[in-house]
Amino acid sequence: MTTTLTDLAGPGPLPDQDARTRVLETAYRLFYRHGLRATGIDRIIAESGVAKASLYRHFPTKQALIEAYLDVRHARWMDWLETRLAAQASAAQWLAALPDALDDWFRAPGFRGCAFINGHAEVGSEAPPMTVQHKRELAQRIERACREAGLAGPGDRAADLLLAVEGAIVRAQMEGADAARAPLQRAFSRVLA
Amino acid sequence: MTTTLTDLAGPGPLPDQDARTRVLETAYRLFYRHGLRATGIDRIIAESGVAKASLYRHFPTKQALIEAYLDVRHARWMDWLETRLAAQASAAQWLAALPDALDDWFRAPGFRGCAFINGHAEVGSEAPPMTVQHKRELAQRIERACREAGLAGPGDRAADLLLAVEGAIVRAQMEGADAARAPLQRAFSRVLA
DNA sequence: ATGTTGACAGACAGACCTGTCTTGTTCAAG
DNA sequence: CTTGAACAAGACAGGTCTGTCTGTCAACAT
Repeated sequence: MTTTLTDLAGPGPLPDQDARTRVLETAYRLFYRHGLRATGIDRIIAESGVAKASLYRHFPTKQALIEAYLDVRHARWMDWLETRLAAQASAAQWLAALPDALDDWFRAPGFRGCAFINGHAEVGSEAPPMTVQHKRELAQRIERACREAGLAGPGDRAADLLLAVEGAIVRAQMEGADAARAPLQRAFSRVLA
Repeated sequence: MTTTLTDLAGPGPLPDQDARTRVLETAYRLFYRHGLRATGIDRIIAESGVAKASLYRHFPTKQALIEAYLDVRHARWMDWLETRLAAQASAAQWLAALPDALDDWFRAPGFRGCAFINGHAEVGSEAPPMTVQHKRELAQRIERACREAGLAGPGDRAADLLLAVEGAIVRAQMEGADAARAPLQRAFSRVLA
C-alpha cells in the first residue's frame, strides 16, 4: 500500500466498502479536519451512511474509534514518508530530502498540522499512547538514517532534527507553508553540516 | 505587574475579587489546563463561585470569554518573558539566555504547552486572531533582539529561532522538559554562532 | 424452510452544552 | 430613604453529546 498526500488529508469520496471501513474512513477525515471533540458520533453516522448500532458493534466507544483512527493515521503517515523518500539512494540524501518532503505535506490540500500534536493538545495527558508513540517512531527512523549516513552522535542529531520538524509543522499550521520552508531547510543544513 | 511562573500555570487559589475577575481567572486556569471545548460554562460558574447571569453580563458569549482569556494569557506570557530575562545586560545575552528561560517554563508545575498552539489545534482555522498574533509578536521581539545584537539577517535569524522555540514547546509538552532542553540549546548555539 | 448474522433506521435515555430568565439579597449613590 | 446596579442561586429552554435498545430487512448457511 502506498499512501498519497490526499490520503493524509482525507479519504476518497464514498466507497461502498463494508460498514467498519466506511466508519473508520469517515472518522479519519472528520477527526483530522475538525478535531476529536468537535466531531460527534452522530455526524460520523450521517456521513458514513451507517447505522449507529453498526458503529458501536465495531468500535465499542468513541475512545476506541479515536484510537483506531490514530493507528491508521500513524501507519499511513509513515508509509507516505517512506514512499515519498524511496527514491533517495543514500541515507544522507534521505535526510537532506526530508525538508522538501515535509514541505509537500504542508502544501497538501486539507493540511491541518500533525494529528498527534493536535490530539495531544486537545485531550491533554489522558491522550491515547499513540500520540507520543508516533513521535518516538519518527525519531527512531531519523536516528537510523543518521546512523546509516555515518554521522557522529546519531541520537542527538536525530533529536535536533525532530525538534526542527515539530517546529516546522506548527509554523506551517499556524502561518502557512511558506513560513516554515526556509527555516526548516536551514535548520537541517546546520544539523547535517 | 510582574508575572511569575505559577501565574502562567494557573492563578492563585480563590481571591475575593469582583465577579469579572473571578470568572476570568477561573477560565484562565481551566481553559489552559483542560482545553477550550472541555471546559464548560457550568464548571467555570461553579469553581468561580459566580452566578451565571454575572458571567454573561461581563462576557456575552463563551467565545468572548475565550478571547479575553487569550488576551490575558498573551500579556502575562510576554510579561513573564521580559521579567525573566530583564537581568541580561545585552541583546546577545538576552538571546543566549532564552533557552534557559524556556526550560524554566517547561518545568513549571502545570505546564501543558503553548495556549495558542493548543487553541489553534483545537478549534482550527476559526481560531481567534490572538492565537497567531501571539506568535507574531514573539517573532518580532526575537527579531528586535537579533537586530540589537548586531546579527546579520535578523529576520531570517528570528524565524530560525522561533522554529526551534515552537519545536521545543511541543517536544516538552509531549515528552517532557528533558527531551527539549539539549536540542533547543544546540539549535540556539548554531543559529547564533 | 429455517435460523443466523450483519446492517439499516431511528426512538430513546441521561447527561451536558450554551444561553435566558426569574427571584431575592446586598450595597452604595443620590 | 429610595432607587438602581451588581450579584447569588437556580430553574428553564433548546440543542447536542454518547451510548442503548427495538424493529425490520436482506443475504446466506444449514
